[in-house]
Amino acid sequence: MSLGMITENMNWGVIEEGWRKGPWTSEEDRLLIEYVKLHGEGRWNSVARLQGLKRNGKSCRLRWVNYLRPDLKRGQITPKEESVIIELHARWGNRWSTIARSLPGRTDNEIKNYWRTHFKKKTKTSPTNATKSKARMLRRQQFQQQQLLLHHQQQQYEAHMQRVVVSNLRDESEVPMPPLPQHQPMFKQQDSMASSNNCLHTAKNDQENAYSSMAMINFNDCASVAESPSDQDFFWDGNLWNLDDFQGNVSEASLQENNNYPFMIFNCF
DNA sequence: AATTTCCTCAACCGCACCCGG
DNA sequence: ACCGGGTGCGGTTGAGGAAAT
Repeated sequence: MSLGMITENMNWGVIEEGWRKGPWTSEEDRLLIEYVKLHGEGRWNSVARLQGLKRNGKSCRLRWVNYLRPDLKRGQITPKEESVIIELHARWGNRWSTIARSLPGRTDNEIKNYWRTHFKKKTKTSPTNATKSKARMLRRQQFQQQQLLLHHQQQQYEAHMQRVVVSNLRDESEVPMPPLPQHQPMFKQQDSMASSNNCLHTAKNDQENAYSSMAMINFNDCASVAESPSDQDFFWDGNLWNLDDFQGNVSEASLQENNNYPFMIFNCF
């Protein structure tokens, strides 16, 4: 017996202001499929009027998009899909619909649920929201200060390189090399959208904590990975970081193949 | 075997954006 | 410029089943 049949038998589904809520019955599914066949996707608020379905437009759209669409892929997320999810989450954060576009047949809801189930199990033991937001604010302040410092160091570096070029034109004499700018959490611009936002750390991120910010951590800069309070912790950027916080959020594909700068991309929550 | 805890996922909610009037 | 309807998105909830005790 399907869930649909069970719910029909139990007369499930609350009626509120004329709209039914709760699990869909097979009859409701049939009516919705018929509607899409006749009128196509969209204009979901017309479904009730044209098809006699006591569901509001949002509910109809959701049911179609997440369950009835014929191109949906059923079954377990494959390891390959999982790696794509991890990689794209490292890039996009919680932009589930964006991630879903790269996984044909999978819905944003499905990916969101999968992520929460498999990669967010540790939230119960994580700090309170207040603690987290305070930590985020501190990191943000540090980030801004460091951006200023980075800008300054880069200017110094560029000035130095200009001097090197000029001096090379004259002779091969040594010009002292200033240190490369380091200790900067570099917000990577991955594509046009990230570029348009300048970085992935958006205002929405600040307000809702919805998106994770992305940082590339140079492990050469980690003061003490081994001697830190726990094996999972390390110091970086003046903060104690716990690798548990990044559980599942480290993208192997994001490891940078560079001996001098062994960066890892993390999502910072 | 009974009870509790954990996991999964469909569905809902609130908010933001877009677009036409 | 403003308003309202339609739509899309991300966060959250809660029922049901599975696993653990």
